[in-house]
Amino acid sequence: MKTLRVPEATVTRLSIYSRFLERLDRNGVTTVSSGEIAEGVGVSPAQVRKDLAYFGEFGTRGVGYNVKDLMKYTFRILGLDQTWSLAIVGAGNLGFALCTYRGFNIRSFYVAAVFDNDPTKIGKRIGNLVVQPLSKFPEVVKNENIRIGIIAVPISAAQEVADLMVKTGLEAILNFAPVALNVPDHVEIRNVDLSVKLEILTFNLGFKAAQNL
Amino acid sequence: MKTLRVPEATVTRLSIYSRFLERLDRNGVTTVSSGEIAEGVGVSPAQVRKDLAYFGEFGTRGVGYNVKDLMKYTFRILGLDQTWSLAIVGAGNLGFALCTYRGFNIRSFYVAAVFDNDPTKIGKRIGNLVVQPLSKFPEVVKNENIRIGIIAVPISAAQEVADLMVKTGLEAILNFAPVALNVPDHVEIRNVDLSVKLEILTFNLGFKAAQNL
DNA sequence: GACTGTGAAGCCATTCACAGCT
DNA sequence: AGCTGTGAATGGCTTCACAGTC
Repeated sequence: MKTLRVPEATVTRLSIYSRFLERLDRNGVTTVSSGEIAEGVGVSPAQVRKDLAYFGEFGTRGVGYNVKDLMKYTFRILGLDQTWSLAIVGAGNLGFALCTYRGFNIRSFYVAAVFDNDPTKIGKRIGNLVVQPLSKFPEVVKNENIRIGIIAVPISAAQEVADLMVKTGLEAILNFAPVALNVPDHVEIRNVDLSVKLEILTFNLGFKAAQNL
Repeated sequence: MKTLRVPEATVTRLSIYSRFLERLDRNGVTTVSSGEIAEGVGVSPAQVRKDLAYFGEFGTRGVGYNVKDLMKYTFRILGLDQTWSLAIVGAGNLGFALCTYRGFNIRSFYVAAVFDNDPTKIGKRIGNLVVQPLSKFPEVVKNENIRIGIIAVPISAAQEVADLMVKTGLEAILNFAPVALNVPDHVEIRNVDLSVKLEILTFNLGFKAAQNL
């Protein structure tokens, strides 16, 4: 088992495979081939095998993969065999949606706290959470053992929130504000930009039209 | 000007550049170099120049780029010099957040209608929209000139909604359900998976820990 | 016969480095 | 002197193709 650099694209697909495997498992499927996984998630069979090969040999030649086992392996690889407490900063519509997003809640993630600085939002209930003032952030992070923060504030406040997260000792940040944030190298950060993909679509619609001239 | 195949990564970055340029422009900056753009969005200067080179020569040697002009070019390239009407299907928390998401509304996108099949949601107001039954979908799409659909329903309903969108003649789909959807080649589709990036973070946190053994 | 695991080949994107302008 | 535009070099991801195994 070689544990060299794993391409981020591989990790992305692994996350997708794991969700597909969950579905197969729920449907009672016990064995699956790389071709079936490929078909189910829209990549090539060789890609599936290469991706898995970064982490070990999970299949049986001539047979395929055991769904339950492979699912467990992918979960362990992705760190989903434990529960991660999340802190969301920003209790606007996006923050609200994220708090109640089932995709986070069922798959090993647990929103432990929501914060905002807006007095009209502090104290508001979201599910079984109460929006807390940012001043409580360090305390809650410590008590709830939070290692990952989610930024769901407007651009203008994003860097400030990131700084607070770094200072408080968070190890990873998921940023929904459409700006590049500055954080030290030891903090993992990824951006989710809700309009980039939309603009890829409009680019392609325009491009297609141009090619039909 | 060569208009060969443009890598999707280039389009993604173009979208990010364009937002950065908007910000510079609002701050009154008139000229910018590839190095400054690179710094601002977190890529290399050569990357910025290469990306722009796919579409033409926009800069002045020895000087840099005119912010306003480059902003306009990137907008036109991305198809943002027109307004795109969007139809959102799914009026849960995510659909709600998307309806009111400013990132969509200000940058050339306009949510023209929201749909749901749940009788408890139909008729509900979201901003100045009213949730409509799916049966109205074809009619509204036609009347409002909608070309892009957004899927914000649970996995179980996603393919069905995609089929409806295809049948109704939509040209592009942004899918927030974490499944691979089947659509014909002439329909552009992209997925936004809110938990993939989170799982990249947990993967990396686990990986780092493993490397410190 | 079927399917995995993997070196090799192919391909695509990024980086380099410098010529060309201003 | 400074910065763009770009061919060439590099690096890395994906696909191919087949040996290995059940």
